[in-house]
Amino acid sequence: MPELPEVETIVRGLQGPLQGLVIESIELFSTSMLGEVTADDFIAALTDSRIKKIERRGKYILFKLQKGQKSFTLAVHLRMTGNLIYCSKRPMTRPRHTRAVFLFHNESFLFFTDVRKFGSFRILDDNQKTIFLSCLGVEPLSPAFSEQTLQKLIEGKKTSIKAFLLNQKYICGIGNIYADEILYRSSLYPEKPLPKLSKKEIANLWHNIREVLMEGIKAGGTSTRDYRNAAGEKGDYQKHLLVYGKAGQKCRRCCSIIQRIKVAGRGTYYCPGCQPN
DNA sequence: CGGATTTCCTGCATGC
DNA sequence: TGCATGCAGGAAATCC
Repeated sequence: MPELPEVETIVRGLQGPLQGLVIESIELFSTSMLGEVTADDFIAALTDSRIKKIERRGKYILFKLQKGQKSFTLAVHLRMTGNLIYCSKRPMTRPRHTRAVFLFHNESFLFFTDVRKFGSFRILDDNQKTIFLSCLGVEPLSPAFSEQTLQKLIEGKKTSIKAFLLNQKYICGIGNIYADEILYRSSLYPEKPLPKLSKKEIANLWHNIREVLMEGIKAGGTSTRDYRNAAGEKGDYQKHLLVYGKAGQKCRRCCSIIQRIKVAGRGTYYCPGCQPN
């Protein structure tokens, strides 16, 4: 599932090859990612536009595009199984589950694949983009995310720590896998209510949010199943996971058996020894 | 208001 | 082997 480290890895992989390219044509094999927008409108809007810049915000990939005098943004969300794969020339066969293909003027291709068809494409003008981004919380790896920022975000909320970490309007980019790893490293029980966190625990949590996400990026993301980078390669962080997907296995720290429960509607892995209720 | 549940979707693991 | 069933989950919509 592409979370912050995976999306960041994809964006870094696309920036070089796609910068400055002009979209010559688009082929759609599904329209589910377009929402209310029709295929014709989507294709018409993007064809002949130039990619000025690619950046990440939370789990969104933002393509800053220009067509004539008009500048706008394509916001792509990969949800669980979406991938963007760049090919410098036409491959022999399309990747499996290809939903859209972008052909550029230099004869290179960008494939959007998505097994479960949950991914979304949204075209935003500069005004809509501002509103859109204002709904997202703080970037956890930005200087704006200080220990005090986290302290203030937690203040006054009563929800569980895991639900808090997953809520994109507070901190953006953390998904199910990294949330579990962050909580394990912070020795926090996933259902622990925010008011019960001590200042020391919050300071430690802040440190671990940043550390785990940075490690994830360094390893090129987590490929538990579908995730691939822009070159179609797997990440390595699945080798470093300590609790996610490890139910029934021994905790590396205390040898307790890793448990799986449901928190905020998500499968949640934790160590009952290290993360006591 | 806010937490819980449902919805979208397909592939894969499981069990009979 | 084959089939039905359940599960995986990000975010929006809906429910309670």
